[in-house]
Amino acid sequence: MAHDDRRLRVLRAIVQDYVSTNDPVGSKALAARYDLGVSPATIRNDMAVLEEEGYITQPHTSAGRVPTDKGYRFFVDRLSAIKPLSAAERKAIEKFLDGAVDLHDVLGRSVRLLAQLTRQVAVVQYPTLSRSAVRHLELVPLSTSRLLMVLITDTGRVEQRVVEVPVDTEADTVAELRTLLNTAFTGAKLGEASDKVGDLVDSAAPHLRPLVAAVSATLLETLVEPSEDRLVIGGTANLAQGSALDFPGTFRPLLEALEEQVVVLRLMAEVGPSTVTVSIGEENEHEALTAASFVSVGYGSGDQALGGLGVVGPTRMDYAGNIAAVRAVARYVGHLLAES
Amino acid sequence: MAHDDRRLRVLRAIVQDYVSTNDPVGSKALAARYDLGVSPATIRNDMAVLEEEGYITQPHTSAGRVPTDKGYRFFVDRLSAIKPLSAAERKAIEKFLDGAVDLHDVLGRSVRLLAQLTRQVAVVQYPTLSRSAVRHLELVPLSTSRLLMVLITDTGRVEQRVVEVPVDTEADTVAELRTLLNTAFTGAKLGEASDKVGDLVDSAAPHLRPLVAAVSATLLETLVEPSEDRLVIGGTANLAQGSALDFPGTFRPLLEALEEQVVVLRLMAEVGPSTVTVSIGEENEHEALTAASFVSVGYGSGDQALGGLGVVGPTRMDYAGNIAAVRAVARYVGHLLAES
DNA sequence: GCTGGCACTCGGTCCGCGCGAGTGCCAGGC
DNA sequence: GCCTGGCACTCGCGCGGACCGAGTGCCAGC
Repeated sequence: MAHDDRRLRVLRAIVQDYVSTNDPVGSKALAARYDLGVSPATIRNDMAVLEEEGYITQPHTSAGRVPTDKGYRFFVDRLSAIKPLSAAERKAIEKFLDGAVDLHDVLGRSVRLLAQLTRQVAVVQYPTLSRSAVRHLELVPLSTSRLLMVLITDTGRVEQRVVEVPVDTEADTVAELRTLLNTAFTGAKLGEASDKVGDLVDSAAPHLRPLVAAVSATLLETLVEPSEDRLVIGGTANLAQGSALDFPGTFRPLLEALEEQVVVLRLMAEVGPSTVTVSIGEENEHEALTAASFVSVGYGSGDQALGGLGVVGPTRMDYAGNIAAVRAVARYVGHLLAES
Repeated sequence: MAHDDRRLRVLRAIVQDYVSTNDPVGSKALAARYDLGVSPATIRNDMAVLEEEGYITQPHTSAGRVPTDKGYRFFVDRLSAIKPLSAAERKAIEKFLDGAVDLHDVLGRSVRLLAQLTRQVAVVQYPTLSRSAVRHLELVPLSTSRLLMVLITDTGRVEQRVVEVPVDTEADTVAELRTLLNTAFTGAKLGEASDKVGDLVDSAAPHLRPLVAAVSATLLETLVEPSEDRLVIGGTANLAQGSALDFPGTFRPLLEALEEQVVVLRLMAEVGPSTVTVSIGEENEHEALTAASFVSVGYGSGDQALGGLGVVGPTRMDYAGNIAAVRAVARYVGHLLAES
């Protein structure tokens, strides 16, 4: 019906207006600013229906309407066209990310870029170790009974661990061990490394066995440790602006949750590449995020995302713009990682 | 004179009271809470003098007094005994930092620990590259014309760079190169590496020269890049509590300055090991920090600090406690790095 | 089914006032 | 000479009431 169609347009207008002005929006302002073709009175009727259906709400009796989480959800689901970034923005992305010198640098720049583009808090996850492949495994003797194991992945991550080896070890043995391990692991996905370990130990020369076992054990530990997934956060200053209005009380819990990382990592765990996920307000399980929205996407060229990135902000955010920015940055990061 | 002595005690009491209550402190409260042995009227006279000398000020006519930056400075300079941490706190530090698995982990834990102990924003600097020594230099061929150089330092930092080599290179040559570079650089301070490069190139076998030059150049670049010094920040949530009173307007600029890192790094550049530096309010050059104080110290066992760490908070902070915490954590971090 | 009109609601803001904490000063006492 | 108690004064803060205006819901008319 033309009826329903107009109501959708009203909802959309309410969201847009509220997002840009941060004031509850009334029927009159709506009629004036958006070309809805009907009078304020009609809009009021539509708004009454929208409110009954739970898409909008009034902060108090004599105020305008504000979208609910459900309203934002509806709005986001009907976002027909993602507005593409402007040429200037594309240029900015390129300029910002080119010249990055290593993984740390790429992700650091990405997070700053994303924070700047969206004016929200940006989060970028390091490529998940278990989905990365071994590029090289280096062993540096620290003493006769301790080795430094350095793992270098094809995504550019470098992890180091000290391995206590059960027997005294000489330089030649270390070299043998290094060759053996690299032959076995180079090119292999870390997620599948555990399968190889058993055979590798069995087939190794006897004098190497305990060493292979020790190093392999450390390698596998690395994959389950909390440091497996790391996070870079930036633009937290963006929380401290209009936010007194956006977040109830202070935004302290939100900052705490972000620093905690676990919460965000859990959200990230679900993202797939190329499909942007939007999680709105109460949809977030963690309490500190119930007033926030999270826009995220995976990056990486394959079918499985290497990691995720996204932005966190008030539910009252520019979803279209943020989705576009997040997607663009993810694509670019994916390219950069594939190159190196 | 007994006169001056009492005034000092009055100032000290004002600082302590204001720090703990966050209310301008009046003569009566002072007389009641601190055993100064004189009546409020006398204290009023002392306060008038202290105000004239610029150590304290009144927010408005009929309010109590608040310490000025100068007052805090005086207070800090006369901090006779740094109160040692409680046994429980020492235990907590140990428990928190032990079990750290690599440098990233050590610093991440330190920053969380420091933020928790002081309830301020904590910053920890990665060990400066140029003051670290080479533990190992690894080269991984990416293609015949590109090498991945991985630098591992004795402080646990790992840096990686892609080196474009001028000539096609085979595995044997890379091995030769690796041996050569490690023989030359292992154990050397990176700050002194540039001295060695010239000789090294000259003395190398002809077919290795361009390679040595290329890798060395990249190595030296690593030392001047902005990534030379890195920073971990934590506890920003601590800004968002009583802080509406502590920072004029919002603390947005402060958060921005912290994320910018440069400002903090400049402050850190001056710290020496074992001497805690306190920078109060207007003493900080950067505008965003003029309402904040910065307590910092270098860590590292030698005479030159490997890096710095500290806390940032409102000028109204517990200087004695924060100095103690910062010092204790720095000492512990120093030990941990020396061990590995 | 849309529109203009109208009465009503209610949060935000402004104003005026009283309270009380805190001060400076002064005269008197150890 | 320095400390003390007393006293008059100042001024920010909090409270309550009144006003204002944006916005609503409803209704009669087109």
